[in-house]
Amino acid sequence: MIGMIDLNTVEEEEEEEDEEDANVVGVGGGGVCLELWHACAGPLISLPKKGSLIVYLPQGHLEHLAVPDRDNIRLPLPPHVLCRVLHVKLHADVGTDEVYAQLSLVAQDQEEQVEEGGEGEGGAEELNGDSRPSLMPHMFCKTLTASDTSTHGGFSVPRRAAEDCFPPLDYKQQRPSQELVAKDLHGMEWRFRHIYRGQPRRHLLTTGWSAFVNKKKLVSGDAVLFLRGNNGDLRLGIRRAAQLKNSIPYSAVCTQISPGTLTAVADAVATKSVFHIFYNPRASPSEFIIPHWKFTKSFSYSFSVGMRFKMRFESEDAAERRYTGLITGIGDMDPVRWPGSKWRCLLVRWDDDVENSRQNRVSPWEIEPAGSISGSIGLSAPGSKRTKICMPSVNPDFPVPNGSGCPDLGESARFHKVLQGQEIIGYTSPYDGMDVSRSQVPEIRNHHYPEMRRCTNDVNSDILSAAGGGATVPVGNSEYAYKCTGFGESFRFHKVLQGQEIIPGNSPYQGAPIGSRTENGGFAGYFEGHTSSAGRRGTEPFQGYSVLMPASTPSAQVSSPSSVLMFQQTSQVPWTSLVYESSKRNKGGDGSYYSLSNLSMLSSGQEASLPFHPYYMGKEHTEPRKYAHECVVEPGSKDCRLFGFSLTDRIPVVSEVDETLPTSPNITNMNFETSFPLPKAQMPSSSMGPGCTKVSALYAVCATAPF
Amino acid sequence: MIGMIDLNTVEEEEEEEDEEDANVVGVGGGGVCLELWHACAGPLISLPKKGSLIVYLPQGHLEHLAVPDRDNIRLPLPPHVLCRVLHVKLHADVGTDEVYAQLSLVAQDQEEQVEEGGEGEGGAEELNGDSRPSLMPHMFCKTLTASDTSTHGGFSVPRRAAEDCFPPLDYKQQRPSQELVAKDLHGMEWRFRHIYRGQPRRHLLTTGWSAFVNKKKLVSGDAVLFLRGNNGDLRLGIRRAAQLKNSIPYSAVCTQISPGTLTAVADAVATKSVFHIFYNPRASPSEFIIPHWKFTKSFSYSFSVGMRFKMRFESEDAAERRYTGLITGIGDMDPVRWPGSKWRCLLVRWDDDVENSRQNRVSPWEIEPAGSISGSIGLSAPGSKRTKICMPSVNPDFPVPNGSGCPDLGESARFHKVLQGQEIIGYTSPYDGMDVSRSQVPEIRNHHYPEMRRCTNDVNSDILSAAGGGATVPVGNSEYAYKCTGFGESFRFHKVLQGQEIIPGNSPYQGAPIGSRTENGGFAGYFEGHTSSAGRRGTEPFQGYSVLMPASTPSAQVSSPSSVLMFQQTSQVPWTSLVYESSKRNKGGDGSYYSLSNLSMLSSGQEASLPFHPYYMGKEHTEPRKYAHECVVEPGSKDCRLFGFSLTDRIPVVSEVDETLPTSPNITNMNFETSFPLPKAQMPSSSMGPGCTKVSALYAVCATAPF
DNA sequence: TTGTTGGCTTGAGGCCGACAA
DNA sequence: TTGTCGGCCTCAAGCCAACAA
Repeated sequence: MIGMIDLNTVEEEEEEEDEEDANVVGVGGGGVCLELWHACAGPLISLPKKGSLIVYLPQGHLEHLAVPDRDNIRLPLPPHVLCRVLHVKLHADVGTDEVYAQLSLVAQDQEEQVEEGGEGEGGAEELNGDSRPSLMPHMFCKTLTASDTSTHGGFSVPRRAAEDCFPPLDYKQQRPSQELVAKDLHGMEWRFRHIYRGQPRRHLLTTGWSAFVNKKKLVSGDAVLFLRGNNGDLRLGIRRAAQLKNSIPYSAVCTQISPGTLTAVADAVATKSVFHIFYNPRASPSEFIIPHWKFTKSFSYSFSVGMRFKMRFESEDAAERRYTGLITGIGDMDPVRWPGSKWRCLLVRWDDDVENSRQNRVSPWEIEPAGSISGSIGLSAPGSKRTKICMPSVNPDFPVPNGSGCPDLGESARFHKVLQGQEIIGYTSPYDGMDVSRSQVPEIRNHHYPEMRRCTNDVNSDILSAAGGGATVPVGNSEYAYKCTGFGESFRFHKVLQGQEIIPGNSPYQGAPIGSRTENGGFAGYFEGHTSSAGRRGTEPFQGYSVLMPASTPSAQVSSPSSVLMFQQTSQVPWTSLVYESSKRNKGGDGSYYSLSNLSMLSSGQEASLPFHPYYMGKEHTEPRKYAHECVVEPGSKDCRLFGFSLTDRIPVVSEVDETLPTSPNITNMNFETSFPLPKAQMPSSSMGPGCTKVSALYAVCATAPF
Repeated sequence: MIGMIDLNTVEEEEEEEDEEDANVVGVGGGGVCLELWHACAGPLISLPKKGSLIVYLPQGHLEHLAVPDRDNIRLPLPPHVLCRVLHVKLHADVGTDEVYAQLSLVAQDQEEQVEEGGEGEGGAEELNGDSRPSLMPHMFCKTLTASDTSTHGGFSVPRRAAEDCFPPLDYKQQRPSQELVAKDLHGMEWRFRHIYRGQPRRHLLTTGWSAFVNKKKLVSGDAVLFLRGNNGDLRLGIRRAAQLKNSIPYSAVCTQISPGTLTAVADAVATKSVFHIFYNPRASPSEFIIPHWKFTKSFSYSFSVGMRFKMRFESEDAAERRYTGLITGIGDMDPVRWPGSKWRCLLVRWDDDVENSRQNRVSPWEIEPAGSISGSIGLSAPGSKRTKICMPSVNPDFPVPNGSGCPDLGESARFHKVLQGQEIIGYTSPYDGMDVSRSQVPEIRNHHYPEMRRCTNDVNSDILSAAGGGATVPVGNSEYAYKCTGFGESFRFHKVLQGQEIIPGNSPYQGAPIGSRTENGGFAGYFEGHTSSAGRRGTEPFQGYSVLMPASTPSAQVSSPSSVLMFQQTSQVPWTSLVYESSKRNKGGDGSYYSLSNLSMLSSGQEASLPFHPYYMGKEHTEPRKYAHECVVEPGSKDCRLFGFSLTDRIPVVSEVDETLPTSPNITNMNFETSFPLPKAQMPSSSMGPGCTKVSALYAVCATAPF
């Protein structure tokens, strides 16, 4: 877990008009679909954001590399290298489909950073804070069963998944079937016969499926995910249960065949030129690139021997655990080659490390003092009364210091993993005028940034102040404020226990209106409450948002072993909120807040008749939302509010800077219409727009109180 | 075509006792069999020798790399970097079996080089002149037919190939069959059912074959090669007709994903530290690493505008052609980034470049003045009366300046390609006491260098003086003398038109003596002349050499489309001769020659009844051997002489330094018994022994006069 | 609702000699 | 000598509903 938020340059190649810099060409060629990349990377994966500041630790990098005589390599590099992320390229291994990324970094002078980062930093970060819109209407992820992977048969498609993601079948036929065409990460097309048959009826992929399984070398336990773009295109990705053996993915190759990599890095750092780091988020346990704020924040703790700490951990099943331990020593790990390095400078003893499986050295930024505010929340410590507000991210890299009101969000990220089954990520329906980007900011779309939005001060402060009282970052407290910037997240699938996800939405297919599938007698009424909600939406003041507040009907099914859950509560769309204080040197000088948020919204198209309360919601959670979630909805509110900001109000526009912008300094002169003063921070010559950032969409996850 | 000779560190993993440094672990792990590597690389492939001096041209390397913004990269590197080859590692792509190599280089000061190279250089080179013994008893290479690759059937094994390489079958049975186990480059075992059936009978591989074809993704036109080690182990390799699409081999990856490579190189050059270059000899057309002698030699020509030149060329079918052209300009190709670079500094116009397919810029070392001695020989210019002597290599990197008597040998390398069919590489039979290494130098075998040999002054000068009068390198002419060193070749398969090769030898299998296979009435007498030859051998004075001089019976079959030829004339084993002058500062100070030679010998086990004269041997070639061949045999001589050196004499011993020697300076103190004074050259701290070198074996190719 | 299983069909895989180049 | 073909056999692939969880 590297815990960063991801926003990237990669565009869907077929859908993007302006492609100059947009497409990331994988090693094998062919653009990698951003959304698919993230879907495949999984909910835990994040990347540093383009333009953000990170600290690069060559010592950690070296540990990560499979260099021949690693332990004898001495590099003319400091242990901590402050860098700016110039570019993030997404790749997918041609052989294994494993996703990985290439980071282009350039070293920054610490002084520069202080100047720029101290004040301009926040601005620059925000300017770059682009969470990709990534309207991800329909997607599901299913872990393959033995039957799915056997040569004996095809792929059993969960009913809801088929209905959400696949074009509707003509159920009047005896055996409705159609051909599906889905593209994988490399743009390769796979064709499947989709048939609806059997007694009881079920959706199956038959012809073509085994070819896919064979070619991709899928085994039981791997997961496939289907993803339908807004234009109806099907995408197809895989998430392997484990790294494929006998096949060295490129990302691994990157770490193996370049013994000169670090030498090149040293040179590049010395000359302030660009260097490249390959990063396999799924495979790499070592966190040798960390957000700068995180690095500096770790200094705010005064770790001492004997101090107790806690640390989030990723277990093998990708579930997160939190471990505690005792600091038993502090000192350089390698005083000869890396004197003064903070890399794993803390010697620790774990409280419960029976198997001795964990490292006995950690880096300061990996841990927190055990006394830190953000106590365990969610399942592990459900008793906390603190209102959970957001750095609305799945990501644990947004810790907030004591009392700042910004909780650590690691918990929220994996919160839903306690559920068995796939995630369902509700979100707005593309019809009903939900597409805010198209309906509200036409002038910006001319810049090829169809989902670009603006934030206003008012709106942001509104959001912040309403976030349960804890979200307010004090004016002028730039230290913490900008910590929440720099790493963004375009969208994020929340992994539940079995790693299954469904992002439902209203089906755009005309032939199969949601809630009207009564064939076989099993579907009537399923969407009753929902359709009414959807029906309301058009007339309600929820411009651009579809809000579904299902009835809170607990159900035993929540704990069912089914690998796909159908409950609203598991629906979530990750989102990003960038809260920062404008630079004090900002000409605006008002020190007000800007917030860029992806607000997760519930999907329409959900069965309102299904139970609603999530498994993990004990009654102690039904009120001020102690569990971390993507957003905070005012309990009892009649409409879904985020941080108290009514979704019925006009949505603030967050400008989106597309990565397709040419990498030239004059981009900072681009004038997007904004309703708040832009910080005039110095921009590195990368493609970042001023005061604008991408957001995936404005989502709101309303998982609790009915209204 | 990089044209170097290859001798390497890699050992057969199962057969080598001392493995410490020996095994080259491919990226995917597992040692790569040296012999198999070379067999797969094909006859045209060569590599710089460990310990030798090369000139590295980063400009050319950059051209070769698929680096993002290659044309904007500026490197703090001189255009020509003198380097010593510290190590050569052989690799094979896990996915494609493509062979490639990793060179470990360290920059050398030019002054150092002058000092060391001027005198010690030659010595050091020789010391390191190790052509791997690589007794390659039985091997064949067959281009796959449509039938071979169809799912319908198995693999049709050429009869001779099966008899040479596979254990004999019990032909008394109705359908003799057995299971063959062969290991590929990665050590993976493949099992095949080998059956002898059909009417007429033929050898087939059935069960297991299609699995191999599928796994290796073989198609018609690719070639497979089987290779039987002396211990009877079967090895199995492939040579693809073209690079496998959709699959980026590591070597290509190496050139693609390491944009920092050259930066690392620059750093390493500056700090005199080791850097690594990946080199795919089959794929790389650019010659950015060239032998130092070749580089310096190019300065001996004074190229000028208007000058005519000739250049060897590799066409797509791997056949060599020689083109001529006119120098139309001289100047830096990139005066901004690479001022003074010799890389492609000559602007040329080709005489016959209709398709404009060739570069209009060449590097000086790629061409020769058209007036140079070594005129076109072989088919293209058969009229030359000059006696072809050797730098006995297949390799074109051993040109010899005008009048030195050392002809260019490129022609000889590809000479046999005019034949359609597989090569047959005759060589000594392991019985009949042919194994010189075992019979003659037991004291050296104690050092784990079973085939180590020594050369004496006498022998070498003998060889040289007898080489048709042109091979003698003047004493003291170190400039040219040491040019012939530094690049060695362990063994080399000569590609004929279809790239097929057979290296026959007497079968060691007891059950199936050659010449006695009369089953089905089709075999009796086939080996008549041959068995007698073989029978003679044991009593003849050819100690350690099996020499077969078949009758010179021209045959129409030579031009048959059969993909496997059975003629002695195509039999050749490449060999290496290292001729150098000992340093003038040598304490021995005698300025005498040392020569390390692999002498190709004809195989026994050939059908003497088959026609003998190769297709390309017109009568104008039947006498003083104008066509280049691996060696020169005195015409009409009763025994096979190389350069007039009688093979019946005691063979000089060339010390072999195994690569398994630890890379420590004190290796220079190892005292091998030698019969000539060792030059006390300074040795770089690489694993080279003094005055010793590896030789593959002592081969003699006697392709002409019967005796 | 969906995972697994047995029944059934189909066609690719694969072994064979015939035939011919 | 060996490439290709037709004949023939076998078995895995793959489609289906039944059944059960």
